[in-house]
This record gives sequence, C-alpha cells and structure tokens, in this order.
Amino acid sequence: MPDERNAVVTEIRHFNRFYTSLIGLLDETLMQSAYTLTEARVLFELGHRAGTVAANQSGEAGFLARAFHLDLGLTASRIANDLRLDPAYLTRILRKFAAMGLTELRADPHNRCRRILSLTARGNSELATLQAAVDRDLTRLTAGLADNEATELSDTLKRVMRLLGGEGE
Amino acid sequence: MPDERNAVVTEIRHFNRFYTSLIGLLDETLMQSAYTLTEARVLFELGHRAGTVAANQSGEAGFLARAFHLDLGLTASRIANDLRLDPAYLTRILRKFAAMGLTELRADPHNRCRRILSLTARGNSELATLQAAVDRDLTRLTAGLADNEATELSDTLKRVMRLLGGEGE
DNA sequence: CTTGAATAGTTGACTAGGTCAAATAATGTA
DNA sequence: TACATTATTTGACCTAGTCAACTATTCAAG
Repeated sequence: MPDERNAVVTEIRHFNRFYTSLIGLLDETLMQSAYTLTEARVLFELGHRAGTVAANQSGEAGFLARAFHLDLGLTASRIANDLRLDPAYLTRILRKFAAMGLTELRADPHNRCRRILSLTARGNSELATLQAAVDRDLTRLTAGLADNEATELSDTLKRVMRLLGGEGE
Repeated sequence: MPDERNAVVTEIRHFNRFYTSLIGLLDETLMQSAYTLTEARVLFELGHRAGTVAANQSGEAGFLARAFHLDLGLTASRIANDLRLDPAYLTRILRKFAAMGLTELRADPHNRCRRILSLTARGNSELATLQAAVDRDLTRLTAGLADNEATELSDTLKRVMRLLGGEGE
C-alpha cells in the first residue's frame, strides 16, 4: 500500500479519536435537556427534512413524486434508515413525541400504510431551543478563532465532506 | 453576532451530522467484533498511551515524574477521565479484559493505591486485529481519492484539529 | 503521628435505552 | 386469487451504563 494511503488512514483514525471526544462534549449539553441523544437526533432530522414536505405536496414536484412513487414525505421508516435506528425503538420515540404534541401525523393520500410526519409549532420551538443550546457550545468552541480562521474552518469542513463523499454543502 | 461566526457554527452543525453517520458506519465494523464500542475505545486507549509507560519508568522522565507526582503510567482513573467513562463501568471492562488475558496490572511503586495498566502480548494482538478491521474500512472509504486528494485530506484533517484546539499532530 | 480530606478503585442494585421476533396492515405483482 | 414486500406496531427481553455506598491508600494540617 502506497504511503499516502497509509498516512491518510492513520490520520482519519487520529481524527476520529479527536472528534469523538469533541462530539461527546456537545452531546453532554444535549443530555441536559429532556431528550435522549437519539431523541434529539430524531428531532433534528424531523426539523431538517420535513421542511420540504409541504412544498412537495402540491405543484410539479408533487406530481412527479406521485407519478414515480417517490418518497417525498418524511416517514418513520425513512428516518429509521437514515439514522440507522431500530423501527421498534423509533415507534416509541415518535409516540412520545406525539404525546408531547411535538409531531403531527397525516396519512399519505397515495399510500395509506405510510404516515407522513411533521413537526408542530411546539415541535419546532423545542427544536429551536435544542439548536440554541448546541449553537451556544459551538460559539464558545470557536470563540478563540480570528475571523479569517473561522472562515477557513468552514471551508475546511466543507472540503472534508466533499473528499469523503458527503454533499459538502 | 458577525456573519463568519454564524456561518462557522452552522457549518460545524452540518459537519457533525455528516461525521456522526460516518462514525456510525465505522462503529458497525467494531460491533462485529467480540467487543462493545466502549470496550474497543478502552482497548485503543490502552494501546495508544501505554506505550510510553515503560519508557517513562526509568531515566530522566521517570525521575521527573516521581519528583513532581506526575501521572505517567496509564491508570484506570486516567482512562475514565479521558474517555468520560463511569469508573464502576470501567472496572468491569478491565476485569473482563484481565479475565481474557489482555491486560496486566502492576502496582505503582510510588503509590500503592494506583494500578498501572498495560496490554499483554495477547492484548496487543487483539488490538491489532481491531485496528486492521477499522483500517480496512478506512482504506475502502478513501479508495476513490487520487493520491494528491488523499494527501490533501490528511492535511485538512490536521488543520481542523489545530483550529478546534486539538493537538493537530 | 493522627485526624480529616482527597484520590483510586470496587461492589451491588438498578434502569433506561436499545434489540429481537412476531403480529398487523396496506400495497404491489403474478 | 395468492404471494411477496413495505410500513409500522406490540410485547418480551437484555445489556450497557448509572448511582450510591464502601474500602484502601495517600496527602495535608495541626
């Protein structure tokens, strides 16, 4: 194996250790909240992706979705897939969310065995509170950077995502 | 709050989502093994840091350590601190490792209430097996990169660690 | 050199978070 | 029709991780 390969693998392993402990710190903040880490991840997912639902229900995108049987609404199984959660476990989390009035379910008109999820106003506000807590941590984390360093960090993170096959923006 | 601040915070949140799921994939490989994720982390920690123990026991470093009451040997409490583990839980993990013949304990001659941990030959070989599994994944992950991209990725990761206050090499 | 506080590690009791297998229900396909 | 597939739910279970209380050793103050 060429040297560059070895080097990059070692570097990623090193980075993993570093970043795992960093994420651990951020997670501690989340745990202060009323939610489990996993619950928080689900809430983030709901907030992130559900925004497109309403838009996709009508208009051309909606038409295409129906025509090609696409998954535009955010369903439980899609979240389970994306976050690699056990569907049984997810069901319970979503039930809890529903009981708290954070989520709404409506049947997919074209496939009654699916329920499309979205956040209620209350759900959005809980999410905002959580985001604010994380953002506070992140602001503190980057407080020591000069403006140009902050910009560099943004760019650098994007670059990493691109190189590792993520959407990178 | 200035724009660069907002932007970098958003970017880190985005990166977190990306990297969390990437780490999830790597963790799946570890879970195939006989070890829990946490057990694996402990094993990595033992392998990583224990190497310096023997060196630090004698010679000038050892002298300094004794003189200033420094923690050079890897102890359970140090691992618990670094990995933010409950000491009770760590005790059980270490007991399991000892039962499997992966670790050795010897009393710290200068502080009998401490036990200094190190991996046995068997422990090192288990660690190597685990590392090899992770490295296989990482090699696959970076297989699509050109050599110069691989080098760039290494540099970029180092840069991120520096900027975020890590040792960055 | 002893009393009290701090560090290091251990034990036992407990539980929250997560998994597994089987059931239900709707759809798609042949 | 019947059979396979997707989506979700339920109930039973279990393990990874937590909490509180205890022992042993060392350190610091008087």
